[in-house]
Amino acid sequence: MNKGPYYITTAIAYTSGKPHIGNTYEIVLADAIARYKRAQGYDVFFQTGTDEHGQKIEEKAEAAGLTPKEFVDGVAAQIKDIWDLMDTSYDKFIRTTDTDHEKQVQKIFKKLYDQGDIYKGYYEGLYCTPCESFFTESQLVDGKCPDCGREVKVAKEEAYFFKMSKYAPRLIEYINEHPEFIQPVSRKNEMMNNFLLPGLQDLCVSRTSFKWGIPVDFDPNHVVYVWLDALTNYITGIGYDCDGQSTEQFRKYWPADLHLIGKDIIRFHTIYWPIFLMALGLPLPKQVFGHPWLLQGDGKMSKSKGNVLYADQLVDFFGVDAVRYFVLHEMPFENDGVISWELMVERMNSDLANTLGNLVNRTISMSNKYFGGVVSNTGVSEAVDEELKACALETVKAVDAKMEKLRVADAITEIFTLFKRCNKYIDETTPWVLGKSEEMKPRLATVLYNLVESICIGASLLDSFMHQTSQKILGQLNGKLRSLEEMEQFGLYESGSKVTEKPEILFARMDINEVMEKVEAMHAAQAQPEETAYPEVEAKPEITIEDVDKLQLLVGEVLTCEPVKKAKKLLVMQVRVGSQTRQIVSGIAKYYKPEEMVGKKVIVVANLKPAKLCGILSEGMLLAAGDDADHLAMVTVDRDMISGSTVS
RNA sequence: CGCGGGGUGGAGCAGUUCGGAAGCUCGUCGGGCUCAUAACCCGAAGGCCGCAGGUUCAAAUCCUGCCCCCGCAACCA
Repeated sequence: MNKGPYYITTAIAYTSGKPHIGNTYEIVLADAIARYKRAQGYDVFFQTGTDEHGQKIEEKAEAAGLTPKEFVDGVAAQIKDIWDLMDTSYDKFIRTTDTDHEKQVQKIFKKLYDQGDIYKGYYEGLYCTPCESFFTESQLVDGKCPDCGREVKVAKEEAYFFKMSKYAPRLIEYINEHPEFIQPVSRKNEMMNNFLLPGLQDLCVSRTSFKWGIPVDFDPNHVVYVWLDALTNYITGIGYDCDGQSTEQFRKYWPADLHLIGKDIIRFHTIYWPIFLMALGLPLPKQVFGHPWLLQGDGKMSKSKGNVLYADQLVDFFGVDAVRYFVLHEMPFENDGVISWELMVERMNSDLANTLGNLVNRTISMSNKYFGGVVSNTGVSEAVDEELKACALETVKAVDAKMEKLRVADAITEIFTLFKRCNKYIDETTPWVLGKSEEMKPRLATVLYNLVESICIGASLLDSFMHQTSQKILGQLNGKLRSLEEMEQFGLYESGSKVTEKPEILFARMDINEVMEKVEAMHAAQAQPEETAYPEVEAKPEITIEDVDKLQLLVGEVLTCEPVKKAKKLLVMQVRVGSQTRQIVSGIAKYYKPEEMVGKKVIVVANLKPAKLCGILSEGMLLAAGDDADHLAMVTVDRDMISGSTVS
C-alpha cells in the first residue's frame, strides 16, 4: 500500500572532525523514523550528508597540511562510515562540495540578488587582524580577542545581506496557522518572542575573509556564507533547479515532511530557511523537529581526558543495535539526555540481555526441549492467553500512536512492555510443570505457540529501531517479518514451523567493572601519543631586550583572596608587592581556591595599566602557565624570596 | 542584572502546554520459581516534586521572589 511520498532529512554534519555519539544520535533517530514510515507504506526518501565549507575547515586543513578538499574528503568518508556502521538506511548522502549543489547555490544566490532580496552592504564588527575573525561585543574576553587575547578593532567587511524583514509577516502568519510546524511546541514561542516579533535583522550571506566556500559567480571576492549554502542542500539534493528545470524527484518529494535537527539550529530552520523558500517561491517544509542533546555523563567531555564517546567505540563494546537502542530509548523527548558507560551497561543488561535476550533464549530452549523445536498451535487456550494476545495487539497500536508524535523512545518502551508481558506469561503458565505430564502437552504446545507468536510481533515492531536484532530473532524463531497490517491479527506464525536448535545469545550480560577496565585501557592507549605531542608554538614578532625591560616583574605575596561575586572566573586578591599592597583580580577561580592562594609567592606584572574587571579595580597581573587542555599553574619562585624582589 | 537549559524517592527520566489522588525503568530489601544469559515472576521500603510566599475548593503543574547545578566558542546535533 503506497501512502504517498515522505521526505525526511537530518542536518548535514559539519566536517571539522570525527562525529561523536551526539551527532550520531541524530542520524539514528532519523533512520528509525524513516524505517517506520516505510513500514507504514510511505514512499520514503531519507537524506543526510555533510556541510563542508567555511573558515574553520580552511584552518583545520591548513593545520593538517592538506588542501580543504582533501581534508573534507577524509572527514566526509569517516562520517559516512559511521553512518553505515550504525546501519542507517539513508537514500542520499549529499556533500555541499558536490558540483551540482555548488552550481545550484550559485544560481539561487544570483536569482535572489536579481529579484532584490539580496543586497550588497557592509558587515561591521570587532575584528582581530591576526586571527582574521570578527567578534561581537559579547564574545570578547576582557575586551580582547577570545582566541589570541590581542586587541580588536572596529572593522567593516563588504558583504551581501538577505532582506529578512520583507518576509517576516508571512512567516509569522504561517507559524501561527501551522502549530505542528515547529516541534516540540515549546520551541515555537521561543522563536516568536525572541526573533520574529522583535523584528528580524538581515542575514549576512557572503564573506570575503576566507576562500573555502562556494564563490559568488558575479562577484568572485565573495563566497556564500554558511546558511544559504548549507540549508539549500534539502532541495538541491533532490534535484531542485531555480530555472524551473527541477527533476521529477523534486516535484515528488518537496516540500519535506520532516527536517530533523539539533535544538541549537532551530532558529535557522524555522526562520531563515522558510524565508529563503518563500523568496524562491517554494512551499515550506511541513515540520521541523529540534531534538535535544545527548550529553556525556561522567564528568565533562574533553578530548584531553579522552572521554569523548564515539559511536564506533561504543559499537566495539556493545554492538550496533545496543547503541541504537540506547540513543533511541534513553533520550528524553524535550530535555537533554545522558550517556555514560555505566548507563550503557545497565541498559544492556536489564533490557536487552535480561528482558529480551533471555526471553527469546528460554522460549527456544523450551520448544526444543519439549517438542524438538516444532511450534504448533493446538488451540488449547485458557483465559490468560487472552491477556497476552490483547497486549500484543495493543502494543502495535500503541507504537503507532507514539510514532505519530515522533515519540520514538516511548514507542520502544511499548515494545518492551510486550516482552515483559511474555516473561510474565511464562510464569503464569508454568511450562515446566505442563511438560511433566503427557496429557498436558497440547496445552504446553499452545502456550509456546502464543509465546513465539508474540515474540514475532514484538520483533517485527523492533525492525525500525533495531533491524539486525529483529532479523536475528525472526531467524531463530523461523518467523517472517510482519507488515504493520499483518500485525493487526494474532496467530499468523505458521503452525508446525521449527525453531533453531541452538539459540544464539542475542545480548550477553556485561560486567561494569570489566567494561571500565577496558575503557581505562583504551583511554590510556589513546592518551599516550598525545602526551608526546607537544603543542605547536606560534611565534610572535621578535622583540628586543629593551622591550623586555619595559616589563616590571616583581615577586608578590598573596595576603588575602576571595571570589568576585557575579563573576565565575575571577578571584580578587590583596597582594604585598614590596612596601605596597595592591589589589589584583585574576581569572583563575576555576583552577585555584581562594584559600590555596593565600600566602603564595606570585609573579606580578607591576607596571601594567590598572583595569576594572567586573567593576573591580585590578592593579597588576599575575603570571601563570596554561595549556590547551585546560590546565593552569601559577608561576612562582623556587626559593623563598622577599616580596618586592625584582624578576628579570 | 550576560545567554540558555535544568533541580521530581539511591541512579536515569515521565508528568508541567490545558491545575484535580506523584508515575516509569534501574538499583535495594523480602518472597516465589527453575524453562532460561545468577536470568524470570510477585511484594515492599524509599519523595514536604530545589526554597519561600501568593492565587485556588484543589498546585510538581499558574504567579512573585530567592537558592543551587550544568553548558557557553567547540567535542557545536
